[in-house]
Amino acid sequence: MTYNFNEIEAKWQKYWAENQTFKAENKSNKPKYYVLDMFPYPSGAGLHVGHPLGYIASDIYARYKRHQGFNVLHPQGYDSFGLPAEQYAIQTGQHPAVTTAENIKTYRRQLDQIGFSFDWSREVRTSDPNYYKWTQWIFIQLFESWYCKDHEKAFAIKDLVNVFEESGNANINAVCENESETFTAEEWNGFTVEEQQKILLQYRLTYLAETEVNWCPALGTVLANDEIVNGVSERGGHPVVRKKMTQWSMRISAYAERLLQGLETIDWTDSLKESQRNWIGKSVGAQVKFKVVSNEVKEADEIEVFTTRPDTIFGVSFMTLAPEHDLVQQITTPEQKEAVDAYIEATAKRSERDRMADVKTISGVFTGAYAIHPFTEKLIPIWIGDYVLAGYGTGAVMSVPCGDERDYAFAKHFNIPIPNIFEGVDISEEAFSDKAKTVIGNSDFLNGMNYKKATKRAIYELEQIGQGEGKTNYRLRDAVFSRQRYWGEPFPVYYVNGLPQMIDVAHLPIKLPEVEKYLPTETGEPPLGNASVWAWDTEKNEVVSNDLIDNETIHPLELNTMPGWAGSSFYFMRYMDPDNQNEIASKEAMDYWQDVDLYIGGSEHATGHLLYSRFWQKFLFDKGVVPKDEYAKKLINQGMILGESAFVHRVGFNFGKVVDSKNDISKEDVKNITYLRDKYTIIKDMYFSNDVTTYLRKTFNKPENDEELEHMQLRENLISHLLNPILEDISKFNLEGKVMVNTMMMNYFKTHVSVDYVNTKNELDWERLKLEDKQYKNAEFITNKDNKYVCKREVEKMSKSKYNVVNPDNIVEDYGADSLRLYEMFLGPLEQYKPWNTAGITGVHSFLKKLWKLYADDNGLKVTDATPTKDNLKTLHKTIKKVQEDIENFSFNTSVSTFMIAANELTAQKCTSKDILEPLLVLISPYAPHIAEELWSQLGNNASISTASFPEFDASHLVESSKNYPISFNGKMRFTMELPLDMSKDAIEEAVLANEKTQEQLAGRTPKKVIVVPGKIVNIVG
RNA sequence: GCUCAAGUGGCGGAAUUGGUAGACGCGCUGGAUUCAAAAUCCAGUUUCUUCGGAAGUGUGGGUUCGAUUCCCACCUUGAGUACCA
Repeated sequence: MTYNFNEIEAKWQKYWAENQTFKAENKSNKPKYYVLDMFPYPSGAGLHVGHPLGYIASDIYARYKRHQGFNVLHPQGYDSFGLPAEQYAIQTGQHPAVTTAENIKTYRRQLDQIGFSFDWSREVRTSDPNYYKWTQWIFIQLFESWYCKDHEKAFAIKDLVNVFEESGNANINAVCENESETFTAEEWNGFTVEEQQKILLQYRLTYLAETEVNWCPALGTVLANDEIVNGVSERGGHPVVRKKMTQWSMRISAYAERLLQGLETIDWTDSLKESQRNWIGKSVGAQVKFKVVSNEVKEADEIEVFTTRPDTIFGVSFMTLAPEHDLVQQITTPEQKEAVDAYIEATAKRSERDRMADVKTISGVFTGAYAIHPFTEKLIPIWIGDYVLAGYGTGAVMSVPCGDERDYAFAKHFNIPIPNIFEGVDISEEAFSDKAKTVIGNSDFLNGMNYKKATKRAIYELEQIGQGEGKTNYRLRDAVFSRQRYWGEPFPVYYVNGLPQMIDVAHLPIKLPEVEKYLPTETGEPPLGNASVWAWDTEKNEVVSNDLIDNETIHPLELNTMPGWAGSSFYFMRYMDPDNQNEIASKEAMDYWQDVDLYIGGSEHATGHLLYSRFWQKFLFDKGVVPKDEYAKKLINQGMILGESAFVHRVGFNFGKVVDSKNDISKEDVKNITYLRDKYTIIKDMYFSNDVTTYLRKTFNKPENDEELEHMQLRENLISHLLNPILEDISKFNLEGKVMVNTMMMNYFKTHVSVDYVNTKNELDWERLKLEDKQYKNAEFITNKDNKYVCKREVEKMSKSKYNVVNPDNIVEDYGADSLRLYEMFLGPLEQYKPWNTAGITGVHSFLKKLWKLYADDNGLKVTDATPTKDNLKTLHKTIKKVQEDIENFSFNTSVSTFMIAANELTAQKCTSKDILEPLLVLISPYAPHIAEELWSQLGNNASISTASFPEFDASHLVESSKNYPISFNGKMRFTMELPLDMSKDAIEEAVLANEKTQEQLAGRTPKKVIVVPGKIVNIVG
């Protein structure tokens, strides 16, 4: 009986599928546990060995929890809408649905062969209409909701309408586009329906807003900012125009505070929480109004600023507005108009990128206008400067140069006074921004106060005079939700007189229409503009041909689609009840499963998916749809597995003209020299083994031994091999004596070569490479003295373009899924980035073979009913303890070591006892389920090992009677001594001091102190 | 610049509350087995060493009987972020 892993693995994968071993029930008396992997996007390239890392970890945990008696939900599905499939469709004309289905098939095959315990009966795909029906449904719910700041909760828009009808909006404290706009009930009731709808859009949690995009008519597409250089397209140099487009946005900003607070309640990694906190960007301060004086404006005009340092208000010596600020045109004086306009034009020309990249250049211009300080009533000059961002706060700042670095630099640059309002601080060289050490001075009623006190008082005083109030700002912006793409969820929206209307949820899903082309239309409409059947019939309630649009009963449908994060923002809830036709999931299912207990995935989603999905969850919680307002209790980021790229080396020479040449150098010669230079700067078809390049790189002026002599001899041979064709060319062009070749300073080049041709000893199979890759058809490979071509290796991200992708299919075929699973875990801590090195897999593979041999040999099963020895039991229980701790700490790498130690010990003990070997299988089964199932059934068990319960740890087997004490001198261990554990402190000290080795170590000195920690250590000081 | 994470043999890494640094595996060296190779098994493998020992966890300090572990400063690498008032 040998360990035939291919056969065993196929057998058990079939068994699990046929018996639905891992199907989770929505009704159970067992406690629930929900283990979730981040949604994969099924790319055309399939899986590489880095992808399954997190899946293996979550699978181990899921299997462990089953052994612990939990009802485990461990689903999998596909985030199947997305850009790559669409790009592929544009190139090949193949429908994205077709290529996506193919890719999913590959993914599924690859996942299946690794032996995951997924409940595939719950699979979802975001591109499936039965799924995106609910994406559209949530969108409609958001549209029909507004956010009440008093209750910190979303409510139905119809409740808001009721309030408007009865008492206007005076008593409404809502998150709203235009908070200052007020109306009475009479006014509201007098508005036309259209006017009312426009107002309501300002309150809805998803809304339409005009956004500027870069449109390139020649390319027929929208371009991102980084695809435009100097106003023309990066590719082809076509003109780009700015175009306003109406886009859907999500009012995620309403949830900023709750998204921030919620982080305190969930066990996610600190770094991930930190990025979300930064992204939300809460700052607490005050909004302050400054009255403006200028010949051109009425006294009533005022500028609002946001500041986090109202305590420094007496230090204001100027104000700065963003160049785009609305008031700039109004307040600029005629004398300054020219300068201001020129500056605005100059900054407008600079792309967003330039402006961000160039932080150091200080620029700005005076508007000629002044503001009045709210307390001192002094005049404050108003400047504009592009260091102030239009989009943050109010787009204006009160500049306090003594307390803010940027204000300081600006003031210095333009010679604006820098009044000091800090006590005992020198600000002649730099601004002072240390809040903790702040003592305010020179500031009237704030004098002598610290930051906290002064801030409170300043806000109070501002409120008294009606020129300011405490205010909190968030950096988090509303999320644009429209994409000009084909392969995404269509919006359940049609337009009447340009105003969006929701399709009734009863008619969902609105299915993605067929189009001829996946590109935007010639008029710049999104790809759905190509659809001929894409209009909504409000009477028949169905999608009809565009020809029928009459804007009476038949209206055009929305042409944008939803972004990638739409479908992935609630999939974890849908898994609870994926076939439900009436709800996202039934109440019973949600009440049972509640939320995700463990979520594993990459950290690249920190501020995208993981923030948006929290937002949707909170919204759905407000609406009473889901039972929890955070959907994942614990989240672990798996680290990336890096690839070991392989490189081949080429060399080249530098040419020089001979300076003191007696020969004249003709124009023709120059041309020929240039030709030679191009040809030999990098010699194209000659590749050098990495160790051979050292002979070229290193020279010995005076070789001192045989080795160095040999080195120089080899070098000479190589150089002449390289030089021969060059010398031939030189004589062919009659350039002798006119040109010289530098053989000491050569050029070295390295190129990625596919790791498929490189073995674990870094040797390149160049013969096969020449045959299979036409790039190398005529290449010459210079090998080392063992006739091997050695490649250089470097650790990089695994990617197709670096030719370093390792496919799990080959690994599974050669070593089996259990070896792959164990090895991925064995590589190192789950969260850490680590390089993949296929060579090391032999270690875990031979462990599995060794494990097998504990149970069976050539004569069959060798497990007996022998009574376990003390040592057997000690090994088993030590292993139980360690593995259980490891799994609970997600330290899977150390469990693999523990299994190896256990197998080594039991082999040495010649253990055959079933009482030991049977529970050992349960311990290993989460990690290597196939071999565990096989041996489990060989031992006579009929049910799957996944139904077995985890072995109980019994500490009594680990009790020892003596301890091998380390004896340290001044903290350094010098020798060990075996002593009984029940020996008293004094007796230990006595025994140790009596030992002759102690006397040797002391060399006559008297110990100053002896530290005895019973059961741990003895340390002698002296 | 700021924030976060991490620095231990040739390599991946271990040391869970401060208590024998280098577990386990790869690689390497030697040996057994074999016609040979693969596979398997055994022994060794941090560095230096006068073979007694000594030094040693990025660097420099500190706390402690004792520090990879705690504190301070710095260096390096990786990730995220970017004029956020």
